[in-house]
Amino acid sequence: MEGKSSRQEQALVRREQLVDTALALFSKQGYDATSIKQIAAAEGVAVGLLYHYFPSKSAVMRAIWERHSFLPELRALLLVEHNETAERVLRDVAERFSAMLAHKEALFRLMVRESQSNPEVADCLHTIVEEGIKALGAYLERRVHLGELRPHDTALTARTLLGTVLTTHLARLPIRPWAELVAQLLHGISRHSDHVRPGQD
Amino acid sequence: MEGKSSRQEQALVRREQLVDTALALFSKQGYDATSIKQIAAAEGVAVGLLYHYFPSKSAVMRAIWERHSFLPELRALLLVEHNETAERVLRDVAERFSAMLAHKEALFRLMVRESQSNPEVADCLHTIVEEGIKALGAYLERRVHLGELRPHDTALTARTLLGTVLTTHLARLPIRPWAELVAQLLHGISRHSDHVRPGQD
Amino acid sequence: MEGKSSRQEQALVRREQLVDTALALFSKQGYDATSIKQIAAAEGVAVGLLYHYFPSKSAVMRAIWERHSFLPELRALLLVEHNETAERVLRDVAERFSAMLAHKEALFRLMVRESQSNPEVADCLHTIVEEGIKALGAYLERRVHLGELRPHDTALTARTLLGTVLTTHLARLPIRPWAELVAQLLHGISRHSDHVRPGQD
Amino acid sequence: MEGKSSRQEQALVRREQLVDTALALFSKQGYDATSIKQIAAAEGVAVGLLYHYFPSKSAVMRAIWERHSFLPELRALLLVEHNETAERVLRDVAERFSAMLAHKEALFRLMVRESQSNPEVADCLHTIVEEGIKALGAYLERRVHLGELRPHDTALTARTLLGTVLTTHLARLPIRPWAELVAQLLHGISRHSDHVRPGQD
DNA sequence: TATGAATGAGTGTTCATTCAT
DNA sequence: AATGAATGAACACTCATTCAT
Repeated sequence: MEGKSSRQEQALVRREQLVDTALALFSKQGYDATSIKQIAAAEGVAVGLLYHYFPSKSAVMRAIWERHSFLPELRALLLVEHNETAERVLRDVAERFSAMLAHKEALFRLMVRESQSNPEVADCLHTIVEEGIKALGAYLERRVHLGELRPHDTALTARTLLGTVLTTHLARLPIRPWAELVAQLLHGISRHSDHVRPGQD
Repeated sequence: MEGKSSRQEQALVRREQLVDTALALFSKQGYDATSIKQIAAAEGVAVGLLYHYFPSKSAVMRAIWERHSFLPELRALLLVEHNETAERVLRDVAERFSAMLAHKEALFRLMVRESQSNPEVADCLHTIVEEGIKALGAYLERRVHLGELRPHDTALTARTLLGTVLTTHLARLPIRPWAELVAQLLHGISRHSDHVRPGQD
Repeated sequence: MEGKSSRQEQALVRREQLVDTALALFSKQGYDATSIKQIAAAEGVAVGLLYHYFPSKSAVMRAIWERHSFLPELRALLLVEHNETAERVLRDVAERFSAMLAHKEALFRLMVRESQSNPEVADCLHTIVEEGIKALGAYLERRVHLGELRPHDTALTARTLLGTVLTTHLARLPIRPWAELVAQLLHGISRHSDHVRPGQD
Repeated sequence: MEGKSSRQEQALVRREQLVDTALALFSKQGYDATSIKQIAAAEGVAVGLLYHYFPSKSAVMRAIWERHSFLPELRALLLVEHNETAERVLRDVAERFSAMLAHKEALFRLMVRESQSNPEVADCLHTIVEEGIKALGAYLERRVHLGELRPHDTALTARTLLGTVLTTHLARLPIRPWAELVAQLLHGISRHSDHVRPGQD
């Protein structure tokens, strides 16, 4: 089981350390404002070594996306039990999504930042968002069929839940317990919320 | 008697054109990735002329903020009539906020982008968000006292409305009619939304 | 006697002021490190106006030399009464040369500085020095013929006197009463020195 | 066993060559009028390499001072044998000082030039001059106590000797045998001067 | 694996100079 | 006489990248 020599292991470890160091710097200063020299210095190695592990600066960026992709984590997070109540599922998703954003803050900020100019990153972010909305929307659709929820624009609800959590982290607003958000989404804030809503058929 | 010679006027016009050109480029490529040379070339003037109007590259950025500040527009947008119904006011705010983001997309993207590394911009964005939440929250509070809305976390509702609109624009999702979002927020999506909601007192 | 219109007069005055301002700045910072913009700003006028009075930056430098030439002053200073005693003449020359250096310090420093790289200035300085040595040497030669001084290398004595005063100003050493220097020099070249000096015939 | 790889050695050699090249150019044209590009071209290397060895242009200047300091050489030159006669010591000092100025002409001219605007360099030059005067003055003082010389302003004599040599080099005057200067100075300060000098007590 | 010397195009910025007003 | 908008080459300095060791 020890399959790897310590040389190989060490090399892999170093590569991962370089990726992490680069992520931290890119996230704080931006990709353009971070130099290869800075990354090497932060890691305590010579500039040339970076080019031993990565063919270029943009390859370091790509390695970041590969190593720290949002998608698997997000997918796992959205694999909800369709038999659980909406309240529980929505609260769970909100809290886990929030926790993920907090945990991967550097990556998240880097993505938001670079997606404005890098189309590849923009696509990646777009996919993530759409997939999240689709998965959560599909679950909500099922709860509608089961009669727990009214017929409604489920994609919009998913967008509202995920978007609110995301905006909160992006703007560094205080993180409140997400149960309250879920409650508002489920039951509304109108005093007479039971009657037929106008503008919806 | 109009006080300005055509020479002075022309200079002011050129200054404003430079600011706009810089905004467009900064927004598309980012501040760091945009060179002074590019801005000058896009405007069809020599590099040195930029330094005749602005003492440095960062001063161009500052001129952008001064010329295109979000705040006044946002404040005007939040000066709502407190006697109007919540449905109408929320829909109005959502639509006008959405229109503003569409109209000032370049500036908005630049702010989001640079706020990640420029603390000054981050502060500015933070102020805008908090002010928006506060103003909209105050209105909602009043509707609660008037009995139109249930007692609830009004700041959270404001955050949800504005955050959802913002995320939609940020992620370039299709812009739906915002009335549906307002309806969901007001009345919820639960079939039995009339009874007392658990977890809220 | 009013021969000049006030416009012409004013223009001449402004020209002279510009030359003086330039001299002050060149002397303090050096010719290369001083910009046209700085000179204009120090005078409170627009850059273009400098080019109304002078065709180029180097022309400003030339105007300085023309306006503030050392030579006439130095020549006047060396027009000594050959019948006066050496002690009196040498003391007079030393004190007046020292006073001149103090009075025209800015010009003097500029000359020393620029003579290192500008051959024209170097020539000018060279001429001044040689002329000074020649004139003072001629006077000393006469005092030798009159029997007041021993036969000696009068050019060397002149060089010593002028060089010592010059070095003192250049190095910003304290200015002592120059009589003492003259006394020291004098009694080494006086006929009535104690005995025949070795190494001189 | 010699500790240094040829790579390291070569790097050190290159650094020193760059310093020397910079000294030659600075001395001829002045610090401000010499560009980094010129230095690199004169050495036949790329511009960037200069910044591999020095963090800035001014650091190149500092490296020049460190590598070619006058002080040690001047101090060695002033470590005279107090038992030797004044004639011999003064002649020795004058000749060795003159030789030093000839040998380090580039550095000497650079110092004089830049001391006019760079206070750090001015201080350095001032220290050198004062130290020289003090050391030579102390020696003369001793010869006074031994009765070889009359009581006199020894600092002034030192200033005269060093200043005359210095001025000669600065003004590119012909270098004469310094014995003659010493002879002139000496017989003005010898005890066996013919009579009490007026103006000194 | 790891170094750092070396490159040259690029950056933001300053400059002397011109010229329409 | 006086302004300041406009130019474009030059400046000090940084960068991603290469490669001999």
